[in-house]
Amino acid sequence: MSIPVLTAVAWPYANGPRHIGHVSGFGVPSDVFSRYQRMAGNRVLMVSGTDEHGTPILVQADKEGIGPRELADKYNRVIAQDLQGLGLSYDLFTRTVTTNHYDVVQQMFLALHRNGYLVPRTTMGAISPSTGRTLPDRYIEGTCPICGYDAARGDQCDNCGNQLDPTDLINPHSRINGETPAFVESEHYFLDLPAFASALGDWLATKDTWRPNVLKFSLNLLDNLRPRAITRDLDWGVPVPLDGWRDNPAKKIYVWFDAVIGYLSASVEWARRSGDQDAWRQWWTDPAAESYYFMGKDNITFHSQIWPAILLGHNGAGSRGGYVGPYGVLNLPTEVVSSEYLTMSGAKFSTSRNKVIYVGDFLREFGPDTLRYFISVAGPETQDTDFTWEEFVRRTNFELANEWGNLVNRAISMAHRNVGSVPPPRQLQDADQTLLSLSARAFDTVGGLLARSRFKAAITEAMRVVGAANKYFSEQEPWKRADDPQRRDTILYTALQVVSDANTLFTPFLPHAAQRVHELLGGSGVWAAQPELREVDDPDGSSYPVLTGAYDTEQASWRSVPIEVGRPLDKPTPLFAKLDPKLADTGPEWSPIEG
RNA sequence: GGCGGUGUAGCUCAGGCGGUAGAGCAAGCGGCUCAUAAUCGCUGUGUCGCCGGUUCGAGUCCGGCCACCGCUACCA
Repeated sequence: MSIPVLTAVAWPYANGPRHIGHVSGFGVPSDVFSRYQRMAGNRVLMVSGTDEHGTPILVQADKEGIGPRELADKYNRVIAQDLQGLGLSYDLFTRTVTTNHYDVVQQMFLALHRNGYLVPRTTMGAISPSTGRTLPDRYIEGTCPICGYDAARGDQCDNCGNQLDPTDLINPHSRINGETPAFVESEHYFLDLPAFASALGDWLATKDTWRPNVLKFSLNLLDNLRPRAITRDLDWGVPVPLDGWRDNPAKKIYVWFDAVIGYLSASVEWARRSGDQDAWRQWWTDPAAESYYFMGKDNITFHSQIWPAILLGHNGAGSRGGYVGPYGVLNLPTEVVSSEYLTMSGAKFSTSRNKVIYVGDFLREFGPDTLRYFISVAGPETQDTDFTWEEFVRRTNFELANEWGNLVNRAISMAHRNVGSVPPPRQLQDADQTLLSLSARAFDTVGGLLARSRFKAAITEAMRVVGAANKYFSEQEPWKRADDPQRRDTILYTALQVVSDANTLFTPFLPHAAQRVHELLGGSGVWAAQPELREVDDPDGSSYPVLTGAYDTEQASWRSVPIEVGRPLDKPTPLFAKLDPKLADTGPEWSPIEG
């Protein structure tokens, strides 16, 4: 039974390169999940892109002395390359500055507006006098009127913890350029979230399989729903598609409203590029389709509240009713899969304090699968977890290289030297059958865990097969069977079959290594497909890179495949290089361990 | 302030529905030598943050407290 599975991956923000904490939240988990679903025979559509609007882009662009579009172009490319290097198998990784995205966002805005879920309001807000742009509260700094702390932010004082209004601050000034903000009245559109409270509650009530922390957090949000502004006084963003607003250079749609719509717009773009304009619909309007959204915990609000509200508004399914919008009745998320945070030596990653490990630096030195393994086995799945170089070295050297890499090596090199090919089995003994059935059963165990996004438990279960196989070697001692080649060959056959099974089990986690093991076992062709970076054109005349891939060409499927007796085996080379143990103490030179 | 999370062996962490605590690493001893000096077996340790409650019995449920982390909606 093949079902359509939408893997919706949070959109990395393009104001700089992404660090390994970012990809531990949205990246690796979503790819492991998607690869498993494809192997299990489901039709996967995995989409995302860079999120390129909003104030932080403008701030960074000013800092680098370039325009926002140039900045977005620059980091879109950097991020796309990093994600490709990690082997994240997007069907389409695009961006939010495309003509298509603008169009879909405006269609959604109009559908909600038509149904009465967008209401105009006049608010008092801070702007930068020199640029006319909205100045978010957090960019305003001043003296706290309560405790006198001189670096209080506009929304909260970090010293005394009190919530503030930026107008309360004594001597307020912009953190961006130091100027005094102006407080002016401005008209904005608000998303009428209270109109969706009942529908959101009904929807969440069915979600008893979500991670408990995510569900609880989401349910709590319902108690405090207020209309939320979805436009801004900015000159960078998607234009508001209404008369009197459309051509106003100072009013744009709020970046969060536009970013979450990216899941839909990227699906539409993918369909157009695939040659079938309507192909996206099977993941969005088929009630049997499932959709899984992957992100870090700071994103839960936008995926369990705002995005479902937008979908409901488009469907005319809030308390005001309304018409079904132009895209048809769109599915709400099946599950919001949120990760916690990866910390670095006990503290949050911080670009400003240089406490950061960028994906690009990491990949250049260590390659993708060691990071994928670490995040899968020790990542922040249900609680914050710590990245340390010591732990990374230990996981890589002892678990990946010694246990798994060495198992592959010892099995294949023994078969190579003694037989030169996959030997035929003779009479299987109990020990052989026990091991074979252990690895065969692991497909159900590991697959079940993967389907529920229990990645740590899943890879630990897969690792158990490796442990059992190493133990089998010690007990069966094939190297002592020179006098009984038939028994020796049966042991080697059994070991090779289990190596093949374990490799299949590891494929979603370690796709690059899996391809190599496939070849070491004498296989050819694509075992695990990788994303490719392709330059495409936009109707506006610009071009940009996208990630996409021919994942239907891969051979890996989620079952034990009998190995082919007689297939020639070459002398293997190690699967994983061991890291210098000194790294555990010092870190790499580009991310030294302090003290 | 509000909301959420975390606090379990030296370290990193597992422990749906309550029954006198588990895994890996690190340490010690032994086996094996096919394999990236890889691997296999054996050996310990814990007031399960603190206080109280419910129960025949509580890391596991309830109340309170402490510590740390995150979020708090114009920060994506």
